[in-house]
Amino acid sequence: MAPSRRAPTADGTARRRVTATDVAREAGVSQATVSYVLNNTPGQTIPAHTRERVQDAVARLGYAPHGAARALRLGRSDVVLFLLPDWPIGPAVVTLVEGLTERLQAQGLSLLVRRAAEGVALSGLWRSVSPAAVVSLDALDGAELEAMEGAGIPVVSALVRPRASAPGVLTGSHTLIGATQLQHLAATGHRHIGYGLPDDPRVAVFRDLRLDGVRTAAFELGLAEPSVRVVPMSVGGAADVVAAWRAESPAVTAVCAYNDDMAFALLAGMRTLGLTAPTDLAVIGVDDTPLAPFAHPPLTTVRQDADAIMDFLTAAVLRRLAGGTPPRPPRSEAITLVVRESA
Amino acid sequence: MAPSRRAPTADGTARRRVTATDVAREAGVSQATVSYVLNNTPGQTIPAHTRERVQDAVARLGYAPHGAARALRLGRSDVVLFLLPDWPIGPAVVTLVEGLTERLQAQGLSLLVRRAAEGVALSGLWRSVSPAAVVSLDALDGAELEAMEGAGIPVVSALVRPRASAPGVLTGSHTLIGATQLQHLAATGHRHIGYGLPDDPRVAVFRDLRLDGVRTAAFELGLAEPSVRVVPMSVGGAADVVAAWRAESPAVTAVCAYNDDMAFALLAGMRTLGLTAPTDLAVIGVDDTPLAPFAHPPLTTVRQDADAIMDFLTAAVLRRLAGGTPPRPPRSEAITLVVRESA
DNA sequence: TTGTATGCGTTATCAA
DNA sequence: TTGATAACGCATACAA
Repeated sequence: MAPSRRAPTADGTARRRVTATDVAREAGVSQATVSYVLNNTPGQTIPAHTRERVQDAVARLGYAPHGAARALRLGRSDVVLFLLPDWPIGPAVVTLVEGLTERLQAQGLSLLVRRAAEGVALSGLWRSVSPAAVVSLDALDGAELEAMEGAGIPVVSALVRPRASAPGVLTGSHTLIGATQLQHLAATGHRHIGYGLPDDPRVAVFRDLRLDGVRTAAFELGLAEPSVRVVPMSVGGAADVVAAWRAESPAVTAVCAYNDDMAFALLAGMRTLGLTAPTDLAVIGVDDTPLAPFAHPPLTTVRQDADAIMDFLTAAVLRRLAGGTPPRPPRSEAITLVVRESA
Repeated sequence: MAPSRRAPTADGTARRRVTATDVAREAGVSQATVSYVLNNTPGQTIPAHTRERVQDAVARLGYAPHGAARALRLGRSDVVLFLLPDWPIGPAVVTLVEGLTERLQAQGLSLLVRRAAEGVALSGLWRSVSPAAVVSLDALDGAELEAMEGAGIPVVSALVRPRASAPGVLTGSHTLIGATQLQHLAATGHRHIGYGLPDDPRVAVFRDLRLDGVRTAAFELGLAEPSVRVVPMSVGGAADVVAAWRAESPAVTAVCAYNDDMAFALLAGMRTLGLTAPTDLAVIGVDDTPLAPFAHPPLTTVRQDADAIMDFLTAAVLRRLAGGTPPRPPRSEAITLVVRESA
């Protein structure tokens, strides 16, 4: 009955943790040797015989290194922290998490995702997790970023804000997204175009960026300034906005929705008005949600190639970890227009 | 030029970490005192004067405790590990993550999410993170679970499999979901009912559980065995299945979709056939996706109350952390029928 | 009331 | 080739 600091479990047992010292004793070697074997320490030649004995003992005892101790000693863990902002999390972000998890896992790194809680900053977290690197979807506070880099933690940002074009920062192509939307509508003959603004203040960055792209493209094509309206995420609310657009003179004949979800709302609102896309009003979304092909009519949308982003992010993390400089972000981040029937 | 182990940052700087000892020196007290102040150590009375000096120094130096060192000393971190299985992650899981993050944050705990990569087990992770607790969406390997509990780490499972009704395990109400779907269809006069099976093998557990609920309910109501078909997630594929259901004799007049996404596919398939719900074929989903109200026609579906689940999970974690036994799971986990127009 | 000293489990330096 | 041993940064039992 070995005494223990740990809280007893439900069934009353309370095992002590298996340490490298236990393994050493079991294998009849010193604890240092265990470490050498387990880490393949360069410059240390271990005879096959010893190596085997150690590995047997490890297996027998079910030993696994203590991450905290390792992190304390090494100054970093094998965790990559993925900081998710306050925003609503859509399928695109989920895909990103899935892809990054797999890619980093292949490199022996564990992606741990932390979502920012409403309003609260994640500032302290990195100090307590000692991650090998941090990937952030949002812009980080300048001082915070400096502190992290100062502590030797590479920060890679998949960012979106136009200003920050620092190395290791993927400046999003949201303006390009907006431009692509508008260009498609213009190419299909529309002259008076609306822009549907989201209600949620948390996505203000994207909203502004995308709208900016739309505006600029409209200007370049010699079109009128787009008619901007906030679109509520309800059938009735969306219908009202649609009606308002159509009542303008000249009437709006096509709208860029902030994203596919909004496009769905718009389409639903139109139906209650007896209207159909694209004849009465063309609608184009952003994201290419899995549900987009099932919209009525099937949704025309703009997609951002997730693979390109994930590859860049992974490469950036790896390069920084190896002490190098981050790769250049992909030029235009593979924005593709997916033409279906709604526009 | 202080030497440092750390990799130099991009700009060549390489600061040493600020430790509690640094704070102590700055404040002119001992490191122990710093610790006392920062942790409000019970049984230690610190005069306001000293306390202030320490806190000033902390602020001035920007000190934050080193998580790894803390975890090593305490045996546990303030991280709660949320293990996400291999399955496709939908809006429901996202909501769960958001809710748990906030609730735990309010208790000073950080929820870190780890998605299982394709096929690879997450077995080792807990050993290296030293979490205060683990929340798992999936069933854990028995040995693994025992090891974690043995190490004093409470494991709370939001489970779904019927067998495991152990304490701290939330046995899902998937059969109830299926039953609710069928009961609604029966109540609206349908006698010959279809069940749409998902293609993805990863969701087999839910699939079987929900189908089981449908079957049982059908039996209890004296209806014929439901006609089960795999529904591909494409307009054409879904259309084929719809046609097949209608070609049966007696024809299927209503279907339970595995989830809302599938319901969208089915609805889209029907449209290509010139069919509309619920007249030609009633369709009911599961999840109440944000997009469900925007379906054509608006989707009737079954919703699982996320709040109840999150509350239970949070309570379970906290109770176990306090050394107590987990609360009893909510009896029926608040399944609600959301009637719109598709069924 | 505060300070000293110890150990948590590792890795890495050095001597054997 | 291997084995003592010293940090890593913190919390706490104990001494002052």
